[in-house]
Amino acid sequence: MLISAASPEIRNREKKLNTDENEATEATDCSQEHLSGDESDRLQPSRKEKSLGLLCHKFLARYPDYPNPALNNNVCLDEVAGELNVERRRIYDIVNVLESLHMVSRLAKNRYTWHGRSNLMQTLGTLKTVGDEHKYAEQMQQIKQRDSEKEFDSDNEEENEHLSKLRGIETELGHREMCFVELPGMEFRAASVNSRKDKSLRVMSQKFVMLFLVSKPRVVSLEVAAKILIGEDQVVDLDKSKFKTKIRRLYDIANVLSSLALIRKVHVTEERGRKPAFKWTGPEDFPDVKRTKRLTTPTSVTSGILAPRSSVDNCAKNLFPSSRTKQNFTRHPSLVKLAKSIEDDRRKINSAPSSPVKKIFGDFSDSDLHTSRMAQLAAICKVQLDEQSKQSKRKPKPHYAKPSQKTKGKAAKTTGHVESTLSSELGANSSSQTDLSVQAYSQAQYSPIIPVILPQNQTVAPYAIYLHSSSARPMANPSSFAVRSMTFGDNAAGSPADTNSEYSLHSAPTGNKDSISSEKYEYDLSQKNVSSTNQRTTPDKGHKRVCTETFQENSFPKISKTQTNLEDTAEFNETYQARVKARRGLIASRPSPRALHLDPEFINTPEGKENKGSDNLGESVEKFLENEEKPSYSDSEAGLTPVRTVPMPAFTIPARLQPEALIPAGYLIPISHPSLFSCQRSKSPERKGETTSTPSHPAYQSPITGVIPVTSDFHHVTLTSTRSKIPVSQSAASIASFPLFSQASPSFASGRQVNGPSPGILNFTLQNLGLISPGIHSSVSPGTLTTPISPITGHLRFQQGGMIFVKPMSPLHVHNQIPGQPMTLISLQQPTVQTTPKGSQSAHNESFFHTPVSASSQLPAVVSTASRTPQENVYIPQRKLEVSTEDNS
DNA sequence: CGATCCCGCCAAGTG
DNA sequence: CACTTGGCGGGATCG
Repeated sequence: MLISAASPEIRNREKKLNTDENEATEATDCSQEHLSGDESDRLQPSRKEKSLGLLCHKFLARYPDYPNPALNNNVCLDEVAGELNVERRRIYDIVNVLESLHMVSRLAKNRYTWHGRSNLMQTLGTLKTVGDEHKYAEQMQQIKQRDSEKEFDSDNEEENEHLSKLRGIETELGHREMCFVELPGMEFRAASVNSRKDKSLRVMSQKFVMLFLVSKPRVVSLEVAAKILIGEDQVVDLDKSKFKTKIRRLYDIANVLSSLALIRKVHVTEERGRKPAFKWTGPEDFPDVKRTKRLTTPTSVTSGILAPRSSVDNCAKNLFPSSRTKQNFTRHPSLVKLAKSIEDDRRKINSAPSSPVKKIFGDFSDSDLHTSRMAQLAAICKVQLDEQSKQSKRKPKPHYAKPSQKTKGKAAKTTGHVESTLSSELGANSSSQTDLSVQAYSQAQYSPIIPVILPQNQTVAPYAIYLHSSSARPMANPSSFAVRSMTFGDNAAGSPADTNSEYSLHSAPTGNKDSISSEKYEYDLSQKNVSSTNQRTTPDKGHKRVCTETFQENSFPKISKTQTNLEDTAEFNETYQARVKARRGLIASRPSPRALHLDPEFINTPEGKENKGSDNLGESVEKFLENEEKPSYSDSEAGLTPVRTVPMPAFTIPARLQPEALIPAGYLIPISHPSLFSCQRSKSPERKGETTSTPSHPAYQSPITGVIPVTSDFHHVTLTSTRSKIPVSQSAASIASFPLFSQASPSFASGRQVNGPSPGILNFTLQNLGLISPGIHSSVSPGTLTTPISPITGHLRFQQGGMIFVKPMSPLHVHNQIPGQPMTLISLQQPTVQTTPKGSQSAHNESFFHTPVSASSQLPAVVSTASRTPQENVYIPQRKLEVSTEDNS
């Protein structure tokens, strides 16, 4: 249905994908849609069929979003190019962008390692931080202003001046140009293999993403982006040609990002006219690096020992090249040697057929470590649950109380989702979280809930290995680190922007409206997008939904928040999946130190925050989830999610965790997960999988069902109503789907509970995806869903493109675990699904809320509502930009 | 016609 | 030197 609605383009794409892609085994499910399309056309490969976006989709379809780290996720460029029938050059375009997001890392010459979205959250968090440091937000503003002001006059020069000024600012700050931002764990490749060259595409891509993360209305016009990017590179020449080229590249990047569902094309209408722009549709709740850092860093740094570094710090390492200051991460000459040696090491490692890392990782991963980790998580969860129950569901808000925790805000947004997730997972019992929690508690080990975690994160750990003793020398200049940390800390604490935003989010519903009015950007109401956005607005009563469409350029954080929520919602699906996966992984395989709480950060955290015990736990959990599994959607979870909720009273955390180590060489090598090793040993027999696996099935069932990814395009579906009215939670569909796995489940149970993903989860995932694996036919067929949602239900939502991609999900565990059954998990990407987050529903959380919200039609209504809001202030928009989705055409 | 952006030349890097 | 990367911009397509 949806497809039909979709533009022909989309249809074609779908067809293409289905036909072309081998992996798309599942395509069958989607086939329904195909009908509309004619395959005959294929002959003439229209330009679109060769588009980078499509190619990227194909590429992505080949790999799971959350690969099992234990497996070898090697990507051979030649193979890929061959299989996809494209020139190598094109693959590079894709890989470079993916690499910038740390979705892949280069191993050696023709080889890359696939990480999928495992590190995505972390990467985004880091990029955000870096973006803040570079004051991209301001730069963007300035450019916009300038443009508006001087449009008429001499543009170029003005712009140049502006840029130069901006740069000056940056310079003052001490950092300027930044190089490729690395993540802990993935650092090596950049330096060694690619020597210094990392240039444009990769860096440009990161910067581009940063712009989104930094801007309030998460909309970035190509023009602005190009200007900023150019500005940084070369001050002066704003050549036309250069600009043009930059734009070309941005399109390339945008196509890839779009395929990742992180971005979506829209149009921003200003006075002058419509400008192409892109709107962020990715996660909003990525972990805030700064915070983490702050907590841990100081101490560690001081100590001089490799202190655990926040991912942020680590990431930052390469950021500021050098233009001048060597401070911070810049490489000092003295360090160069070290760096070299490190690189050499890396090379060796890379070159080696089997990188030690992997092996190590693999070894550990499957074994006990995970278990222990899981146990820890469980404990944490329990604690949280307890607290929650105590405090009762009233509200998560308490979290916010703490200013320091930035995450909260995010969490808050997300929370709804999380909760819903949990509830769903929990199962039918959704009735009360408390109950669940209690149960869990009583069981001591865990309730089924936990199962959801996926293994992926482990990847990170392995990397840690890289630090060789040799490489891991004492930091040459601790001072530099210290400085760095300080900086971050300041930012974290002081950055008004962040704070404000957070606050705004929580506190001020009122503000939203204002912001809206003020917003320069407006979505076209006509556009469905807008509507979708609006709808998504948080269910919370407290906050009214503001019209999302209007974006403000800067000033109003609240707005952003609102949007964020909405957007988040959209992303929700992805996130959701990711979480699920992540959880599964945790439970199953990955022992993350943090989970164990070994991680110093965690430890610290609780102490510092003690006050809020529960909250702390939540945070820790969140962090744990986030950090470990990059995709942290968890944020919200703070207490909400049952999973987390289940707190374990006293979990002792082994002290062993090791913090990440920094390498002086100019590269910080974060050893974020080193603890793993140590932790491994600690296997906590306690919870082993049994718990996990079995009981809960029922619980699992539901989860997502309710959530149906709706394509942004199709917003019209009225989810809103759904969410409130319909208890989606247990939509029939979900149930139906459930059975599929149930079969499998036994095996899981018997096998290592740990590793095996719970069937429920799987179902859940599938459902989310809207696809059921081929092998397993999903009961989930659209028809099944009786709920009003049905339209959506079709849920095969495809992203904008309307394409459905089936991906193999981390097969590892599954395969391994259940030999008898060759199961392949397939995940579909649902880029843009929008769901309504409902933190408010907390009461019901258990039930489910994932309602996808979308409804273009509703928009208008929503908008009006927003406007009405009492609080609203009327702003006179200085500028108005309308953002419209192009899709609608 | 402007927005997109594919194609592939060819230089820089690497082994 | 051959091969891998990937900057870059002409110019074809799309809308």
